[in-house]
Amino acid sequence: MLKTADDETMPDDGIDEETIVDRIYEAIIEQRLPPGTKLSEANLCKAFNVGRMRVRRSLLLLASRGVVDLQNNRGAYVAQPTMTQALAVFEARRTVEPNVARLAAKRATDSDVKELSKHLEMEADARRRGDRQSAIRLSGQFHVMLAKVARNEVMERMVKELVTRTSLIIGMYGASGTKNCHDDEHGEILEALRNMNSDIAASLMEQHLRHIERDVDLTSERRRQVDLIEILAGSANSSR
Amino acid sequence: MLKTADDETMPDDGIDEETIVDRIYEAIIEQRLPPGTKLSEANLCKAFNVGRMRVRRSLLLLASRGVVDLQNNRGAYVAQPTMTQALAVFEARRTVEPNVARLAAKRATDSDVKELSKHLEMEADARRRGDRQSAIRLSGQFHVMLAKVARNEVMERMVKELVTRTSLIIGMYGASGTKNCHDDEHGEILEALRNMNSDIAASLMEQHLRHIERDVDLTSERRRQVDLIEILAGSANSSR
DNA sequence: CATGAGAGGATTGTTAACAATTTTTGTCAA
DNA sequence: TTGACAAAAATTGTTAACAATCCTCTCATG
Repeated sequence: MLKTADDETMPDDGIDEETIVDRIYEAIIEQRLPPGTKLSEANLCKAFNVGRMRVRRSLLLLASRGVVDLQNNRGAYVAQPTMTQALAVFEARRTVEPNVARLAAKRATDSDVKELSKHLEMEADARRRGDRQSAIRLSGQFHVMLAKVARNEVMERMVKELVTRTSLIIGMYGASGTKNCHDDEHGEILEALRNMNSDIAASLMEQHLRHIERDVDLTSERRRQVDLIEILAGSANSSR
Repeated sequence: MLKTADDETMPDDGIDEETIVDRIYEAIIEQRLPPGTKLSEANLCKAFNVGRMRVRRSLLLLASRGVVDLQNNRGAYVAQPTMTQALAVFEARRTVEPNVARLAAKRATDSDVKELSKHLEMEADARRRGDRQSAIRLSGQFHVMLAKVARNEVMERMVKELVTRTSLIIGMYGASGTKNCHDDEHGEILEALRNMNSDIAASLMEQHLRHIERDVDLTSERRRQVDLIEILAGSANSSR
């Protein structure tokens, strides 16, 4: 009988607002919150068992990172990146992350390499199990971990934001499951870190990002304005 | 007698919160708000003639960009970057901005070049006039304008944040006025844009950033905890 | 049958009061 | 004079009520 709430207020109470942001980040990365999803304050309050103020602050933070679209008097929605924004995100990744990989190769300790290696195993395992959500999340997390190994908090936050937005882009444009893999490429990058070969690490990262970008079919504009079309098609003759 | 408030409630009312953020950004860049300055809610409310909520949201946004330090129950302070954070900011700039310059060189239109050119004139003029604050602000703005010319909003926001934080760093560690100049370097970069020479633009930008970095003496830890020392020294025998 | 007006409900934005914490001020004793 | 302690003031954090806006459903009308 330790710490269990007597009657109620148990689900998970008193959550820090940074936790809220991270949870929503994760949900978006795992594509459990597809682009365009409405994030109503009331729902989030119930979900996290938190006052409206915390939710509001969290939404503002998410909006400031371009992950949530905050519309006036209309509420918060998971962002739907335009083609232009998608190109900008990829371009930024190609700018930032190769150098992140280079720095990581220069600064990785043995324990860093070990941790990354363990992470890659988890990643491969999730893929083997067919756990697509974990696979996506872990795959994105690898990039963030590299930034952490690079020992640069500024760039770490950049990468975190960029990875999340990439998930949104894949959710909107990507043929999704086809080849989100490329996990062997993560392995190659890690190998470069092991050998402290920073130039190789950088160029491998650049190739990796180009492959991710290629898998996303930005030219085809299908699947735009998901909400209207899909919702109408889904509930066409279910007028009850 | 134009525009003088009759009684009160006139200064400049009903300000958008994005404006608040930008104004504080500017004040920090111009070093009118030195690192460590307390930003109390009441003061900001009066300054911008705005409700507490707007101020709170603005402070949260500034904190999320690392420009303001939000302490629990103790209020908001202009951030005081540590040496580690300063190194991270410069490293990030060296990562991002050379490529920004490269892309700008590829994408600059004639009107872009014209606008940048006009901007450089203003910059030189401010320096000639000895208007140090404007000079600092315009100098930082040049980097942001390059990102705009590069047509990438993601990187534009990154640069904006990095420029502002650099101002904080210079305010804390820099020998300040010595050689904040380097405006000829801005001119050289613009010249590279004119010639569409993207590689040159990138390498010039990298050199430029290294020069800025060199002017900041991060090794000497002097001038930490500014508030106490300076205030006491300034009002030593003015106890009345 | 389609269309538009309007009432009602739901959701968001804002304000103001209250609670909690910190900082300052004042007092007293060593 | 200095230090500690306590009360008061000021500042921040939170909650709740209110205002404003948007959405939906109904109903009347062409």
